[in-house]
Amino acid sequence: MNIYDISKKSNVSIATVSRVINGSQNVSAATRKKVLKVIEESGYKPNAFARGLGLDSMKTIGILCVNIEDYYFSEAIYHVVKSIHRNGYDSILIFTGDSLESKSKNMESLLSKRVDGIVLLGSSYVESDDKDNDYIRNAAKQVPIVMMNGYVDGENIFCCLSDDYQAMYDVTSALIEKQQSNLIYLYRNLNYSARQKQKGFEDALLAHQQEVRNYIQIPSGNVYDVKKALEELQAKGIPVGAILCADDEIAVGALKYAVTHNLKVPEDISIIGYNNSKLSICTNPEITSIDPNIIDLSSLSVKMLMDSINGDITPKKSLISAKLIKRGTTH
Amino acid sequence: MNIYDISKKSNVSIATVSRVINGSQNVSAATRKKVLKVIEESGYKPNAFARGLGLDSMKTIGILCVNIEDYYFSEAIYHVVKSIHRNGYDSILIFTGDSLESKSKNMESLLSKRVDGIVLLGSSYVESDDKDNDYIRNAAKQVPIVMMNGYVDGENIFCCLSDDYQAMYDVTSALIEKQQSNLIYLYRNLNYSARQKQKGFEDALLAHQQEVRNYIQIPSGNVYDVKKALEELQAKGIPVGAILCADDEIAVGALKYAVTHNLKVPEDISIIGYNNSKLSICTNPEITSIDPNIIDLSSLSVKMLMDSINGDITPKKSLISAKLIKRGTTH
DNA sequence: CTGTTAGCGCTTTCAG
DNA sequence: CTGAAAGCGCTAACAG
Repeated sequence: MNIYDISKKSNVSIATVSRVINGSQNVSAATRKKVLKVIEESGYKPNAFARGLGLDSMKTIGILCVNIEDYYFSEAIYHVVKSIHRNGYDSILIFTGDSLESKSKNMESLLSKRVDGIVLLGSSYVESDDKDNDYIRNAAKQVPIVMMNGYVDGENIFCCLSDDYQAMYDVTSALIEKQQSNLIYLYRNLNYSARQKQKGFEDALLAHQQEVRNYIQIPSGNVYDVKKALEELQAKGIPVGAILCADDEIAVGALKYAVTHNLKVPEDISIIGYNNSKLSICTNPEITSIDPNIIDLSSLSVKMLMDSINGDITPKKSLISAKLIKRGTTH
Repeated sequence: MNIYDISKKSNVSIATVSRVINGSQNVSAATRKKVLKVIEESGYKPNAFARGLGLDSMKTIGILCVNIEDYYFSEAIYHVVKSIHRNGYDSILIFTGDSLESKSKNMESLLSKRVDGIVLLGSSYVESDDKDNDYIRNAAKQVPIVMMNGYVDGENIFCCLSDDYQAMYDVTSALIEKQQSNLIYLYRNLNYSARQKQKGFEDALLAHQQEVRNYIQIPSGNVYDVKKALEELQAKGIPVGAILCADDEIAVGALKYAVTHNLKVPEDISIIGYNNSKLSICTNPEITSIDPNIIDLSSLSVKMLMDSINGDITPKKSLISAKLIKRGTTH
């Protein structure tokens, strides 16, 4: 069942059928009605591939995401996909893992599927050696790319970021100004976002003449590994007054450590998570967390991509500010 | 840059280029090498639309998911998408929301994009009035459909389910046999899965001559709403000895209730979650939860779809058994 | 307002 | 082993 069948059954040319399908104004009401009736009765659906071939677009956006280690990504995917759909596009989702080779290969794959744009979801798409980001710059020669929570400079690359640096700077400063000392920063990996957070933390310490030290990486991000890492710190006799975490799961681990060792929270020790995910309200006390405003971030990212696709002017970089949600693990 | 360009540059016909691209055996080693070299040098990528038009397939699977209210869905999406990718297909992901109209419309949309198969992710794709499932049966006339954690009878529909009934029956029975009484079941909505759980719960009570009552629905599934619901129960003087929950978030709410009211867990009250998500290890004590084995469920679902696409024999229905993960909220 | 026709880029017979 | 040519179903420019 194709456009020729419809054209025969309704005694008009395929061009007219095509016009009806695409809602063109240049069709008389009578003809339109007649054709529509035939289409309806025969249950005809246009072939998307043929249309795609002609228009060189199937109205599809590719989304690359490393994984969903952190629930943050799940939520981001949800909002991004919904937002794309609202714009009349579909989403092809691919999980690439963290290897550069896989990222690059899957980018190619999206390109060969002729997507109309690409979303790089999460900070892990910024390689620390900027040369390694060339695969992004090359891809951007074909379609616009928006990096959600990452920044790479290049033509046709648009970046939408949560202002992690500022959020972390502010929170750290506030803590210090409340006479909190012995702050430490816990992170999972040093992707772009985590580096921004660390820098905010560090700069705040420097600005308040505090010693800068004690970043601890917990690669798994696992609750028990976090606990273990803190116990090792304790064993070394290193005092800990406040723990700032790169995500909520780490914060949960920190709290588990505190509770296990009968430390009073927040009296003996303060804990601050990041992402304001559901995890932060599961614990007792509930965890103070920084909300990166993921819905806005997602919507804006997609908006930037759409603007670029539609040829509207689009900023190279947008920042969304994060805000602190105070709960039981801080004063 | 298309197949004609390559054909010219390498002095062969487009047919030969096509053969090289598709790894056909009917090409001499020398010709293959020559063509491959040109392709390499020119960075040529076949046009997926044109190929799709000819083959009537772009090797794409559509995934419909209601939302990610429960993190369970996030994980399912992750594993399903990865598994599809491993099979050489791409995934188009759409969030439909819970309305029948939207589900049906988006199903149409997938069909018109000529996907090779469809995954219906989650129990919410089973409408309680079976006539409402006709849109699934109709779609299945075009492409195979696999329902992950749902069951609808129909040609070309394959169902892959977690054995929620049995898991709940077993857990409830074990509880009763340990002299636990006053069991209640908390759920978010009565989708297929939640109904199976409820039935397992109910049958176990009946089998042990216990009174069947106290199902409570908390539509939001929200931690605080769960707590409130339990407080209302308490106010009514209804005793609660054990709480079985349809998901972990509800269990977290139940635990929050217990902790707030200084009930000893598990001495005064037992709590069992469902899904064995990260949420279950955030709390103190950590939550005993039923693990639906989501990785296996995802892989098997995709395998069934692939088998069906490839014309291999495929069972109409497969069950994956769940297992109890004991933690601190039960004896 | 409507019809004719030339692509879009690839796969796949069919000949040779 | 290789090439010529006929589609696949649709859009859009052009002619009327």
